[in-house]
Amino acid sequence: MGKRCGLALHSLSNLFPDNTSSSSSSSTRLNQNPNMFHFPVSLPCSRDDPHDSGIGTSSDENRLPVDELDFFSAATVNVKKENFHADCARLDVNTGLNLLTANAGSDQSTVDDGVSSDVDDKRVKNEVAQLQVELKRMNAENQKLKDMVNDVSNNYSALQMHLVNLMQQHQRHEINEVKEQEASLIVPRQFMDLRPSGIAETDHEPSHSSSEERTPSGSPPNNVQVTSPKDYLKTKNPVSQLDQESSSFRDGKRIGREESPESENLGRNKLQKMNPSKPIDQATEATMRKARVSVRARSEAPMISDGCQWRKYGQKMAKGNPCPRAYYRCTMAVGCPVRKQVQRCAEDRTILITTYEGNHNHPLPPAAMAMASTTASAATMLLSGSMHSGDGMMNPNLFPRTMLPCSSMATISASAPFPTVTLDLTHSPNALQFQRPNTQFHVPFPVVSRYCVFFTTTAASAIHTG
DNA sequence: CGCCTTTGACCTGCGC
DNA sequence: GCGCAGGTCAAAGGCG
Ligand SMILES: [Zn+2]
Repeated sequence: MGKRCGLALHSLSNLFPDNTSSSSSSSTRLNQNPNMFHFPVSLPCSRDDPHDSGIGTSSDENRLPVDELDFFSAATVNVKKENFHADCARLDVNTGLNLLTANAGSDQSTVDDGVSSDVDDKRVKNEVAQLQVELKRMNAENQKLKDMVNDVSNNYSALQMHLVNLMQQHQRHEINEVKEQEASLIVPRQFMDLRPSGIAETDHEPSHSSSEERTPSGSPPNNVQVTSPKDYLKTKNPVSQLDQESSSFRDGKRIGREESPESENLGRNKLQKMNPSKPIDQATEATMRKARVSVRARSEAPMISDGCQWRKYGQKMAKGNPCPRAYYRCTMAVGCPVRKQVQRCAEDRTILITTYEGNHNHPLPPAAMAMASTTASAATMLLSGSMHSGDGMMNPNLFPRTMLPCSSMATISASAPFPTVTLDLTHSPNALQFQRPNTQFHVPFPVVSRYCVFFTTTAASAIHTG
């Protein structure tokens, strides 16, 4: 209990360095808690750590609303400040809270020289008891506040997800207009959804990516929203609207490999046959699923925790790299299509390369918003770049220009079978941490600045957890 | 008991 | 057609 309170005071002293007596002990413990150092980056470290410091990092990370740092940090700071002042007003004894029993007892005994040691002991015990009661009460308050912050965080994350999706839809609308014009020129050259047909597909438009997850081979190609009868029968779990937009997953079971609708997610990533007669937004979404975001970060941990829950489903030795590549899929929701690959860099084993693919089809905890937003934004941007360049390749000039202010290195690989954005966070992570609040409140409507925001938050998240 | 990891087998696309 | 490489599945076992 004393630990909790002490840590709470640390966070306060960290925020309000005008603390008087407890400052020394605060500073010492500050070093013991590495998370506190990250406070400017991730609010919930200070919010939850006083409670969860002994629970483990995983639970902490799952709750870290890295993405909405500024929003919540402001709120939480105010709350804690109020508590702090209130406590000071009521209990000036509390300034020595984290020092408590040992110091109090020793001071008393040395000064009074044992004349009334029993009385002093009783008094000390009473004080301790009072402090313990007070601690309990404060813990309860902390818990309440924590719950409140969690609620707000969840609401915020849900809203942000919604916003991201709206933005993507809006952008897709614009893209579709262009695509329709292009498609009108392309359609005569391809018919029907003959998936096995030889593609001879050029690098032209990722929009030719497969959308067969909703229209398996042989299904009528002209339906926008309705799944084919075959697909409908295979679908066991009703998917949300988001899911229908972004997920080709069924129930996680492969029904038939030759027509497995999910296998196109990663397994058929080179299969870019596209039915031009299919709805363009479907093609866009399929393309976005294939867009990858690769994050390079230095980490001794086997995997950076990005706030999501992952389940490992495979591991392979990749050619040219002595380190195995691990495959994970998101398990936060049934049928979430998001997958990631984790592999150490062959040249520098301390660098962890995490590649994300797909968009989550479920609400995310705040800590997961950064990476999820990054993935979604990258997919959108890649698509946008392909549209603007018109040849399926991302315009490489767009991205570096937007990313450099965020002091991370981002590159786009157009030569890969699928568009990939690589974020290199191995150079100046700290700069990212302190730039993030500035970019956090960028007005998101310009696409460029939105990317900057999302990638910056991702960088901070990866650094924090890595 | 449920969830997770491990790991060999399998599938698919691609190059020769 | 064959082999290779990437990706995925699913049974078996471990763990809390
Ligand atoms: Zn997910």
